[in-house]
Amino acid sequence: MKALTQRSGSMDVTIYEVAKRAGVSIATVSRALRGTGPVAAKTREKVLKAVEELNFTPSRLGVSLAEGRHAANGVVFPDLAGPYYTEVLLGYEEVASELGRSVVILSTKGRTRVNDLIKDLAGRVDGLLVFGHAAPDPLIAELVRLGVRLVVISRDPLPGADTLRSENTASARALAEHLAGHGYERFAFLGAPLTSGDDVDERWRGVRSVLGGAIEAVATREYTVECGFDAARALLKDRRPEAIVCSDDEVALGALLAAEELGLDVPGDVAVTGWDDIMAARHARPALTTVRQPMRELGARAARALDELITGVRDTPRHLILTTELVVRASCGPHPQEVRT
Amino acid sequence: MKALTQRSGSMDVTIYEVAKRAGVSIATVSRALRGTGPVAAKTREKVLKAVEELNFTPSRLGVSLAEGRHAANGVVFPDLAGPYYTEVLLGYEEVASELGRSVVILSTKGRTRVNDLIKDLAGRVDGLLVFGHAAPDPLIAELVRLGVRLVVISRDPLPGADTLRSENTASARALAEHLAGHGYERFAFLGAPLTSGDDVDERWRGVRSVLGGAIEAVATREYTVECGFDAARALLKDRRPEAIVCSDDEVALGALLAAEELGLDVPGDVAVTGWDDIMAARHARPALTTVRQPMRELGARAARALDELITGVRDTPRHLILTTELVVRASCGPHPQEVRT
DNA sequence: TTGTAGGCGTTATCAA
DNA sequence: TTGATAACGCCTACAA
Repeated sequence: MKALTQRSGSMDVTIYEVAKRAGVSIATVSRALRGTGPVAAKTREKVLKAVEELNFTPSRLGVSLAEGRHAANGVVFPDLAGPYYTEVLLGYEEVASELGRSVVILSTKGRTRVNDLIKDLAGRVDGLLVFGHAAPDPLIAELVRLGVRLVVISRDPLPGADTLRSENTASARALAEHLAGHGYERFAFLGAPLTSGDDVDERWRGVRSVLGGAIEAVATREYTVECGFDAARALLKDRRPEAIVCSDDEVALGALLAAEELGLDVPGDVAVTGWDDIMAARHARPALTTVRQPMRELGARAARALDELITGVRDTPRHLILTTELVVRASCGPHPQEVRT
Repeated sequence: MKALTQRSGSMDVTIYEVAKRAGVSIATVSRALRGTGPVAAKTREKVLKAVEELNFTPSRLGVSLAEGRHAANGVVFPDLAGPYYTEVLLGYEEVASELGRSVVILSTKGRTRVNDLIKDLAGRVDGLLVFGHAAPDPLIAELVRLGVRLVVISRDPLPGADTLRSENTASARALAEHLAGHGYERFAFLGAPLTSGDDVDERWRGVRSVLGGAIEAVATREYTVECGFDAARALLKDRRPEAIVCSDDEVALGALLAAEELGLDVPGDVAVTGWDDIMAARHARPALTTVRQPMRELGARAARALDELITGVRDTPRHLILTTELVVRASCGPHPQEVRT
């Protein structure tokens, strides 16, 4: 039974009314509208006229049910806060829309029954883009088992799904070597990995592989400005490293604030670096040395990969890694031979 | 006909298979699952067991078609870039999810056939949240006429839809008076309104009502860092106002960059203010004086308002205005008697 | 307490 | 070139 208080959007007129008005059958209306079969020119005219007069739009629900597809994708992320997820989502939405798919979003942070939410989402789309942290591994495995088309972003490859990430290890080494070139000898990695196998974990491993025992891991509760601030303040009060390598730009911004509060000069008293190259990184003072990752492209690629999986153009999972770029700015110290952005 | 290459997510098993396995009718399965009618304890057990074994999840499409509702809302924004839309969206999604509604997003910037995209979206949701700039007025009117539940954000009231915005005029006056208190006499408003009746327009009017002829309007192509930078550079080269009031924080960040490039000190040579209080505003140097608007709450309220419209709890449009807060930081000049954030 | 059957709005097959 | 009609997957009034 249809609840009249909850009509589905603008749709009230059905294909039957159009058919009646045009004096044809619903099959003919459907054909005329989709161009999916022969329709006499004259008949088509009548149909289009009726459609126009009644302001008919085929019900998405009806179409989807009949076609067996939603023409929609889902995106699952931990939190939309912060520029990283936004940028990726933006790149994703643009391509998805171009491919004729709507984008349904779901944020999991602070939610109870995350698994149910994600499964529900899976039921209303043709495929899912999941950010590494947003869904627990067992759930991912279950989704794979259920045959959900899946692209997972920012984590190490897993069976049955596409994965997609930016390069981390090599960039982390490059960053570490750059800092070592400044002559620093006592480092801290602020925002120690909270999960193994994710982006931050790779960054940490890369940095450590170069700096070895000279760098210590300092955890933050989350990768946010606030948490970065708290942890950095405690760290700087207790033992001041010469350089703080942060898990990402937001944590680094927190570190800058902490240094300021303690009256420390960056990079004079302590160098700070970030990761991602978000907008605020360029505007911070000192501007943040960071590693730029192609966030929008990450999203765009994810959309295309998911499309391939859904349309069946490809059925073997693929694991892609996009390249990044070291962006040297003021926060890591004077370094005349490098180009500044 | 169902296209097997495009199964809808994880759903393959139907209520019929569950019914057969449990040895009952589909009606009983439905009742047992939704608790919508009497079911013997023993029967329920059998059903739940079958559901478990088959890993059954009711098809969203089937449910929606039968219920006559999508259990989803749409959000239309010009562009997800920049923190403003993100924050609002975040607040919106949280509440929508709490209310059991999915969120389908649509970005219109740079898209052709925007009207078609929006209408299509309207067809797959129970109601729409639209940001002021994202949809042309005639389309809004048409949606209202079609009976689409609508909440429009950041624009002046219009008939047939809820509108929701932050307070602009009074805050703009307060900001203008604050700046006048600094003793400045030659002002520019960077990011002149591109549309009438939107947030920026209100800000401009508010500021001008205090400063009168002392402030000139300077247009930017868009409200972005890049455009703010370009316009500010031209402005500062040509005739240097004592204070630049910007349409929003991003434009203001661009102005800061322009001043830096020209070797001008902010606020020594020129004062700069923004609007919104995005994250980067606090981290910029000098930190931006701005007007904070409750972006997340804006989204949260929009979600509740739309829910009321959809469920029919309320059917007369309502127009809400949320309060804002002047945030004085360093970029407007030394001002000892104010509290800094 | 349970089952039958009609309806939700399309698409597409098949016969005319 | 067109029209009946069977899916698609679920919900629920009504009868049993």
